[in-house]
Amino acid sequence: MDSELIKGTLSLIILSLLSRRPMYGYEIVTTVKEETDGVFEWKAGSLYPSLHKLEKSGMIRGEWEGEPDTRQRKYYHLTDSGRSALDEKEASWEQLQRAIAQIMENSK
Amino acid sequence: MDSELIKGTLSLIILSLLSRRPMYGYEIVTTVKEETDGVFEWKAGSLYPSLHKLEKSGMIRGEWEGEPDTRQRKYYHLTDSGRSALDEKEASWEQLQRAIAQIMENSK
DNA sequence: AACAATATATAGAGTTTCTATATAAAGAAT
DNA sequence: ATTCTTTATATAGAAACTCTATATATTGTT
Repeated sequence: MDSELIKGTLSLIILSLLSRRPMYGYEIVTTVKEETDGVFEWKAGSLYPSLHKLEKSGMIRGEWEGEPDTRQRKYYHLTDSGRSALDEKEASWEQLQRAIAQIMENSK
Repeated sequence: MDSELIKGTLSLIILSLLSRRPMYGYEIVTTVKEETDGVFEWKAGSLYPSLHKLEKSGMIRGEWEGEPDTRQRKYYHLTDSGRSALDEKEASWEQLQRAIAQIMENSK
């Protein structure tokens, strides 16, 4: 997969996943790989910094969860602000697709 | 427009435009802005380095052209190697769109 | 007991794109 | 004629995003 084109889609996908339910980092990586048939195969070193950045900007909130004496995982929750950001990013993604489709259509 | 999402699409679009006919840099900027209704509004400082990079990698070839005593412009031509790269980038773009559509669909 | 998989984290590097700046030619306006 | 705007190319430096490499610790499997 052309890695250039992938840039910028990470946060869109993270927010989309967290709109389903809170998830922890490792779960996000495996879910994305599975649902995209391996098109996205994020490494931990790509995901965690991105999660921290989204948390800093207030779009998601991480909380250590898990019953006592079981493994603790940091679950990320989508905030109201994150919900709005997701809506905007989805609209931008639509716009971007249309713009590129237009160029490619005119090149035929 | 969410500038994060734009990243990686520049070379795809440049190659697509040059598959129509040779064009010079300034012409590329104005054409893209017009055909995308302003979604892409590239600055010269973004385009020219990208053109130089594509030329270095052999995908395009720049040549100063223009009748004597008229303004000289550097026209970029798509090479055979650039034609192949364009085909691959278009395929990657399709794949990327499908992957993201799948995630967003599963989030509904 | 050893190994593989799960789980999170950060430092540093590499790429891509942006802002700012510079230069110069051509056309329009006064 | 001179000034201003548009056209046209170029580079330096900064900013942003993602990757590789590395570290640590827990849990499950053989």
